[in-house]
Amino acid sequence: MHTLRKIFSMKKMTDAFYQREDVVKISRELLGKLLVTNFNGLLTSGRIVETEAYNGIIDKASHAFGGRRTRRTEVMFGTGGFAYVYLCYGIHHMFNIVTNGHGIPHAILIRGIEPVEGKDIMLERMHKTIFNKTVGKGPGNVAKALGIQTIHTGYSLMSDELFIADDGFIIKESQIIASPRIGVDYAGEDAKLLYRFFLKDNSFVSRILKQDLQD
DNA sequence: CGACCGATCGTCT
DNA sequence: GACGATCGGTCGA
Repeated sequence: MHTLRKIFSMKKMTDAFYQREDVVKISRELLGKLLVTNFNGLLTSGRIVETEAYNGIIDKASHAFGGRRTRRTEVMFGTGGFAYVYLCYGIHHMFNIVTNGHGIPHAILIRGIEPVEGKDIMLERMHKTIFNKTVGKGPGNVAKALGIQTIHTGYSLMSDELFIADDGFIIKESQIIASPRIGVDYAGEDAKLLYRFFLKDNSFVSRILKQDLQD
């Protein structure tokens, strides 16, 4: 089958990639990689253009701050390389990648993808007929376009249904902008940390503030 | 443009 | 019972 052959040829990120300890560094490295889903034979993928790092128990913006452990956040305390998906405002499914080793609840929120494969499928999922810049822009739309839902929390990123791949696309350091994270004002000083990364001049990046573009 | 607002529900207190 | 790591639409300048 054409789809399976395609998936088989893709170079998946390994466990070792996810299980490293520097979540901020991994967030930066994810830019330019392909986020791929293949649910029920529907292949969709997008190039990651915006990420945010959540630095575990010492990060006030993280759901795991203070070692807070609940049924929802439990997956973050497991080994890196799995999906953490939660529902936001009762509507939006937020897709995160768990990183670091067992017991250290690091996570990376994918906030923007530039659609690559299966744009027609994405349009159907978003109930749209015409492709535009909102398909893949913002964390809620990333999950929607790729068909990711809370039921996928705990999925291994080594699977053939949900994974990240390196297709050799090169990102230059000069294309990467670091900024404070979005929507985490409640985190006090931690809201100022430059834990958000995105590609300069990419239209699938959400909420670009003028201050983010300064040096 | 920016500010504001309603939608909608699983999760935790 | 309150609320959120959001989104898209509307309204006024």
